[in-house]
This record gives sequence, C-alpha cells and structure tokens, in this order.
Amino acid sequence: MADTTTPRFERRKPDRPEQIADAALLEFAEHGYAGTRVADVAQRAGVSKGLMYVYFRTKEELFKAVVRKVLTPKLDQLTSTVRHSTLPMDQFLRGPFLTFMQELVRSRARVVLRLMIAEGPKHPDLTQWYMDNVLNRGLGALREMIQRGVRNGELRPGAIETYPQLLIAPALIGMVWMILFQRHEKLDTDHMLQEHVELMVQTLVIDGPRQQVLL
Amino acid sequence: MADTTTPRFERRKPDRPEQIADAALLEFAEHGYAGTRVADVAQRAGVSKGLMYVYFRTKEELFKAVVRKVLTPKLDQLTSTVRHSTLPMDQFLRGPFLTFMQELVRSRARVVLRLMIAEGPKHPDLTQWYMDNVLNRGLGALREMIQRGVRNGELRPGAIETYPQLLIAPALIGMVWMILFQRHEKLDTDHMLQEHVELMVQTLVIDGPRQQVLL
Amino acid sequence: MADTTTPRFERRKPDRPEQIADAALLEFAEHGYAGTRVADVAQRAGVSKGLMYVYFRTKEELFKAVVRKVLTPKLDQLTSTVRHSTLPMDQFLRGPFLTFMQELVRSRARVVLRLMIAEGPKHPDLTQWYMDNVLNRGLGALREMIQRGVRNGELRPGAIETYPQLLIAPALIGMVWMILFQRHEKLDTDHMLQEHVELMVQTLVIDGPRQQVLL
Amino acid sequence: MADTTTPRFERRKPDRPEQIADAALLEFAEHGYAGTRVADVAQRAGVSKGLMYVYFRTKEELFKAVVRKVLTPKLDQLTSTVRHSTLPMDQFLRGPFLTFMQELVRSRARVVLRLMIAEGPKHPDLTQWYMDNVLNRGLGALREMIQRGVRNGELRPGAIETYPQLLIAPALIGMVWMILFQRHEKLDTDHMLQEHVELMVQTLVIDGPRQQVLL
DNA sequence: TATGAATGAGATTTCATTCAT
DNA sequence: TATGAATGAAATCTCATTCAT
Repeated sequence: MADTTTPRFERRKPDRPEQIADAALLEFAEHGYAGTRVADVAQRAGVSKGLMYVYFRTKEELFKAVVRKVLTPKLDQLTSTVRHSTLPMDQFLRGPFLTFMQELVRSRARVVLRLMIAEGPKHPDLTQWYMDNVLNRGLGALREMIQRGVRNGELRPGAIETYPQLLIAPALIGMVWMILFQRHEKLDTDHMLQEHVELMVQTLVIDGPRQQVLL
Repeated sequence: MADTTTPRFERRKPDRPEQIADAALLEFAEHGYAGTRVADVAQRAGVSKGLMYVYFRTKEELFKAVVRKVLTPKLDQLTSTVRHSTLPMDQFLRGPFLTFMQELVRSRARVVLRLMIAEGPKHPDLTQWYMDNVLNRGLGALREMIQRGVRNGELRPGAIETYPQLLIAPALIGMVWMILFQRHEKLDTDHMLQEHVELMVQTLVIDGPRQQVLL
Repeated sequence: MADTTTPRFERRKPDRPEQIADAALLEFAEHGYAGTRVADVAQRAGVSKGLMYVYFRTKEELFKAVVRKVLTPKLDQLTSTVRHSTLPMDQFLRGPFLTFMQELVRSRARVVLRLMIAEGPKHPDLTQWYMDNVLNRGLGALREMIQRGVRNGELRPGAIETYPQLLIAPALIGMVWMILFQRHEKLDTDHMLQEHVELMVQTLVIDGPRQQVLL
Repeated sequence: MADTTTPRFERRKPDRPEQIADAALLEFAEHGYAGTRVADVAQRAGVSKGLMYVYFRTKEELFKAVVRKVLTPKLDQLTSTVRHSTLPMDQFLRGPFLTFMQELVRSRARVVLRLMIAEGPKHPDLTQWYMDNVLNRGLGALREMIQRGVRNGELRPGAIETYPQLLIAPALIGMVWMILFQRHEKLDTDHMLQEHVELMVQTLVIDGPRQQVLL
C-alpha cells in the first residue's frame, strides 16, 4: 500500500553479493562452470547483467567466491565437531562423525565438489586455496581426532593415522553417486555410511573398558 | 568375421577414429569438455577439422566415444580379474585386486572420471551407459567376488556385500587427489591403497585354515 | 552584472565545473575521448558520478567544454600579443611571436589539438566553434600583423599574407611530435621554432632602416 | 549464367586480408578507432564478423595492419623520388617534391595520420614502428636530399639540414585542415604548398650558374 | 545539492559446424 | 576421402546514464 509503483531500481547493496552467489551456485550446479551463463545467474538473482560485474569482476571471480562461500562453513563445522567432542571414540564415530558425513553428502558442498573436480585444474589458485582451507584443514582435524583416540588407548594405531582419507572416502563415493546416478538409481548413502562407520569401529576401536577419562 | 567394423579392402589411413579419439582424450584431459577446441583435437590427431566430422558427427559424439573407448577395457579387466582368480581371498585382495586399484588410479580412466563427473549430468544417455557398462558391471563383479568368499567361508557376511563401493572408495579418493592436488602435494596412493586393503582384510577375512578350495 | 552565471549567494563548493573540467582534461589527455571513463573523471575531480551530470549533461558536453575552456585563453593571448605589440617586425617575430609558439607547443593546448584531430570529425558543432573561435581568430590575428608589416614597408608582400598558416606550421609539427614521439626520441622544439623564425625573418623582412614608426 | 545459385560461402583466401584492410581503412577514417565497429568493417568488406578474426587476431591488430599498409608505399615513394632525382635543386623542389606533398595531403595517408595522432599514444609499438619506418625514413630522405644540395653548392647550409621537418610542415597543416575543416571552409592546399615551396626556394637556393654537375 | 547502486544496450571475441573445392 | 575458409550464434564484459535515497 505504501509503494504503489514498483521502482525500477532497488538499492540494497548489503544483500547483493549473497543473493548473486546463491543464484550462481544453483546455476553452476545445474550447468557446470562453462555451461553457466552470467546472464542466467543475473536473472535468477533478479538483478541486471551489469550488476554482476559490480560485485564480481569476472565470471571466474564469481565462481571462486561461490566455492569459498559454500565450503568454508562446512569445514568450520567439521573442525568444530571434532574439537569440542568429549565422547568416547566409538560413540563419536557412530554419532557426530557419521552425521557429519551424512549431511555432507546431501549438502551444497556436493555440487561444489563436482565443480572443483571439473574446474580445479584450470584454476590453480583456487585449488591451492582448497588444499589449504578445505583439504588440509579437514584431514588435519580428522588426524587430530584419531591421534587423540590413539593416545587415550581407544584406537589402534596404524594406517588411519597416516591416511585419514580412508575414513571419509565413502562420503566421496556418496557424493559422486548423488551427482551422477541418483536420478537413475537410488543409493541409500546414509545407510552405506553407517555400515562404513560400523566397519571402521570394528577394525579400529579397542574393546574393553572404555570409560576412562577422555580429554 | 573377427573384424566386422573395419572395411578390409578400402584404402584409407587405418584407425583414423582411433587416432582422433586418442588425441581427443588428451585434449579433454587437459582442458575439460568445454575448454577443448575441436580444431585442437584435429591438429593433435594430424587430420583436418572437416575430417573429424566424418567420423564423429558432433563434439558431443566424440566425447562420448572417448569415454566409452577408455572405460570399456578397464571394466573388462576388472571382470576378468575377478572371474578368473582362484586365489584365496586374502591373497586375491592383497594381490590382483590391489594391483587393479593401483593401476586404475594412474590410468587414463582417471581423467575420464573427471570428465564424467563434470559432464555427466549434461549427458543423460552417457550417464546411463556409464551406469550399465561401468558402474553396475564393476559393482557386480565385486559383489560376485565377495559373495563367493562368503559362500566359501572366507569372508564375514555383512555390509560389504550390500555396498561393494566401500571396497573401492579409496581408489576414488586416489583419483580425485591425482586430478586436483598431485601437482601441489604428493600422496603415495599406492601405499594408501595397500593400507586400505590391509584394513579390509583384517576386518573381512575370517582367520583360520584358509587353504580350502576356492571355487 | 559582471558575474551573471554564478549565483552569488548560494552555498556550494565554488568552481565545481572548473574542477571537473580540469580533471577531465587530464583524463582525456591520457586516454583520448573514447578511452576516458566518466567515472574516472569524477574520481579525479573528487566528486560523484552523479554530480558530473548536474554540470555537464553528457560526456560529449563535458568534452566540448574542456576544449573550449583550454583554447579560449590561448587565443586571447595570441590576439592580445599581436595587437599590443609596438616592436619592429623582426624583433616581434624573434621575440613575442617565437615565445608564443614555444609556449603553445608545451601548453595544454597540445593535448586539445590531439583531441580535436581525433574527435573533431564526429562533432561538427565543436569543429565549427573551433573554426570560428580558434582558427579564424588565430589566422586573422596573424594576417593583421603581417598586413601591418607590409603597410609599414617592413615585410615583403606575398604568400604569407594569403597563407599565414605557413608561419605557424612548425608549431603544429612540434605539437604532433610532442604528442607522438617525445617519449621515444627528443626533439628540441624550441630550437626548431627559433630556426624557423630566422628563416622567416630572412625571407620576409625587408632590410634597411627599420626604425620607422610602427603603428 | 554459369553460376545460377549464389554460393553461401566464397573461398578466396588470397584477397581477403586486402579486402578487409581496405574496408577497415574507410571505417576507421570515418569513425576513428574506438568509433569503428568490427561488425561494420566486416559488412563493408562483405565478409562475416567471424572471418575478421581469422585474418586479424584482434581489432587492434587490424588497426595496425591498416596503418602499415597505407604508409609503407607512401614512404617508399618519397625515398624513391628523392634518391632517383637528378634535377637541379630548385627544379626538384618545385617539381617532384611539391607534387609529392600535394598528393600526400590528398592521399589516404591523411586519415592514417589522424589515426596515428589519435591512437598513437595508446599503441607504443605502433608508434615505434611509425618512427622507424615513416618518420625517420622520411626525415632521412629529406636530409639526404638537402645535404646533397649543400655539397653541390646549390643550397645554403643551415637550419633546414638539422630540421628537415620545416620543409614538410605545411603539408601537415594541409592534412590537418583537410581532416577538420575542409567541409566547412575550403583551403587551396595545392596553392599553399606551392607558395611554401617558392619561399623555401627563395630562402635556400643559391642563385647563380646552377647548371653544374648534379650528382 | 549529492551519492553511487543499478541498468541495459552494445561491443569484441570465440568456436562448433558447414560446405566449396 | 579430405581440406580449411567461411559462417553466425552466443558469450563475456564495459560503461554512459539514471534515479532512489
């Protein structure tokens, strides 16, 4: 009632980058990097083509911004989960860790993973950022968790300390499956990850009185 | 009769399609699908642009042909390995199966995986072909192997029968690592896969007299 | 009455148009007309883009204003120099006239000349203004001077009355040289102009008692 | 009659660059560098936009090619004229040299001069080329001619040896006039140049028996 | 008066595909 | 069969100008 005429311009600078990045993620997810038209992102974001270039100097910058924006919180979540847990190792793996993987497979990070795999080799600086801020932070957090378990006598020492990748490998499978095949053939990734965690617990966790202090 | 597709008595440079597909794989590997120029493939193959279109009607057809050409022998190798092995399960896993994964990570299949992840969603028919001829054949072979082990009393029944993906998940990690990070930070994927197999053997293989007949 | 355009009692930063025009000249000089961004002029002038459009309705208007602003005083200077001189012709040519040309070559007029040559054909009204207010006033002043000399018996009558352009042609050469080549190869334009004047004096000035009244 | 259907493609590679450069010159002449659209050049040349980029990688390359193409023959003409003349100096100046300047003012070089003045500062390599291949060759040829005259006792030594620019300065005036004002106000550049040459001959050429050997 | 976020028309450039030879 | 000159649709990016505040 107050605004009877729709203004041709809307001024709301603070929201714009967010708004554009969200739209961009969706377009990139659907069409990949090269397949995405800046014009379509603009339309999806409800802004003009020109405005895109006010906030992101090139399509490539936009892409990188999207990747960073999506992955950063995911990694924060992982590190935080690992750092603040005081649960016994088996409960931790079956609980928060499993949940993290299950959510990861479903989250927007999945499509960003696809984008990284597809475009990473063309963007060395983005790949470097990914290594520093996603991969190494992620693996670092996992390794920290495992080593704590080993020190506490909860976990068998061994390969998993050297290659924490093995712990999340099935999440990667899950994501790739979702990307490529989910439309064709369902896979219960939640269950698969649960079974994976069971196997890991069986293999890694030392039986016996585990109620010792964990901290 | 053995050679039905190649017209035997026409004069033309033999294996032109082969030649082109090989060049195309290298270009796709380096630049991705969209980043690859048909002209560059032609140059690399040593033929004219026009001739490409004699053998492959579009760039997309060429892409699909490349994917099929690379993956088919890989799958044949896996199925054959699994089918013809008469080794006890632990020896099989530590031997031919580990070797297969290690080679897989290094092979041209790696770059095709990248291409599939990047482009799959845009080519449903290719994805369908991949599911039928790569994924399901691959998982089928693995499942077959596992079930034989279970029947023989060599393997514990359980999750791995349902989700043979868990067995090759680290190979996927290895491939993705090679694609994205190998230039930045080395990972000894061979060793990682070996450790993975050890974990799997510990978890899955039933101890005790294993020298019973396998077949 | 003296000051009709500037409203005397309104509060605003004085000389905004001046300020903008000065900034514009520098930008136009560096990047040419098309290569100059209105936003950059605004920034250089320390005002907002929007404000520019309060004082100059379009980029083109701004351009024309700059041209006029720079050239007008130069022409005033020339006419005034010529009109007020009471020197014998040889002294005048070697003195004030030479100085004028030497300064001209160095002045901001040089870059405006470049702009006129580049953009003139696209702006007929500007070109017309230039003809009326620069070219014809300039040539007029020179011709007046020459004719006075002829009447006084100081100068040989002839071509130079018809084509006073010949008298300042080397200044044009000097300006073009400064515009294009000075960064690559120095030319002592001062000396060149001095030599030109010497040649002119030799050719044009009638020897003999020249101390007669001049005026 | 032979070709009843107009083919959509015409294959005539050898002509193309020429054809495009000619069209480009006309467009650049009319609209300047920035004001010229590649599409319009293409249309004028009767080829597709895409083909432009087959022969000239960028608009800038096209521009440079045009400049070089137009100026090179002009300079060849000047050097050749100067080198091969066996005329006495006054006849040479009043004859071939005057003719050269008169033609120069009318030729396509005129518009290229405009382009150079306008765009030179933005293209240092083109400017360097211009200096090496136009300016210095041109001035060199003039200086050579003058020094020959001085050695022969035909010309007074002096400023003109140091600054041969003074000899062609009026041609520059003529060209600039043609560019900017000819549509508004005629100037008989031919006559102006003729008068200029007369002045130069009067000033520079030594009277007396000039029938001495010239060579 | 003053700002600068927002617009949108238009420019250059790329490249898969066609087709005259 | 073989070539590569030629096409044209489309994509990215720029920037003068407008207008809500």
